[in-house]
Amino acid sequence: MQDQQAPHCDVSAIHTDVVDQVRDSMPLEEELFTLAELFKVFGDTTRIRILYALSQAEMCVCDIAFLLDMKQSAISHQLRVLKQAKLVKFRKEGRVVYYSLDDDHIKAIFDQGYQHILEGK
Amino acid sequence: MQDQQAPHCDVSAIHTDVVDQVRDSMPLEEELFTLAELFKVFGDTTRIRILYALSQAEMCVCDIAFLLDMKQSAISHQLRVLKQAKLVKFRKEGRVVYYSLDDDHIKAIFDQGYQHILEGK
DNA sequence: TTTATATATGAATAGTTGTTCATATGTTCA
DNA sequence: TGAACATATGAACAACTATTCATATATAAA
Repeated sequence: MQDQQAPHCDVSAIHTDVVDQVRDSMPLEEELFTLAELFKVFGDTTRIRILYALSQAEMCVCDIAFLLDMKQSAISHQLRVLKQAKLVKFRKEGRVVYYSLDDDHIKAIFDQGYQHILEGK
Repeated sequence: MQDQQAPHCDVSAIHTDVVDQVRDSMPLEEELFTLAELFKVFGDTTRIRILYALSQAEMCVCDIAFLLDMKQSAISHQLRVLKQAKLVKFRKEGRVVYYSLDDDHIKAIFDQGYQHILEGK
């Protein structure tokens, strides 16, 4: 496919030892992909606001839409993303659906990032 | 702009008390925006792999490109994003630029997410 | 100074994503 | 049963993003 020892940057590394060492410690490709997907879900203003809200109280779709001053359908679409990522769970009571965080770890991830923000970085 | 007490979901909340309580505890809009921006940077496979690599060793652009089997320009572009987010710092040695994580907290954020992944969620 | 090379960057492009609108689904109440 | 309503969802669209290619910049070596 390509040369192994060509002198150009695009083809071979400068510090082979460092590259080899890091390569050996790399998590599985699939794990890093999943991890990126997880952070991607946190990486949207609407979803992070929903996650914070649900960390404070169980809420129905309608309440979330009102709180964030957004359309109900927009909230529903984002709740679906959060549901697929297993970040939220829900229970139905009549026609009202109540959402909450799936587990405590989700708040921990939020807090870890929030702490970083507060440090003024 | 709109009614305050209309019976429709899109216009008013169902549980006013819960909404009010959550609203009072909400972080500043700007903080949540910045937090989402932070997670967004973590939310890309290329960037998360770069961040992990740099958590293991200081590396130059060329080495990172080789390690991840990607074009040098793609790595440079992503390093710029990481630089702007203040997640990485760099030092120049001749024409070689060595990148490393800006502080330990960045690895902590990575780990918090990684732990969540490993728990099979 | 010329050549080689490590990195940075602008433009172009393809792929992705978030919101809205319209509407469907399912539940409650009259 | 029919009307009201909470939620879900598909299609459309605008905005954003990651990569590539071409090229610029800067440093080092010849």
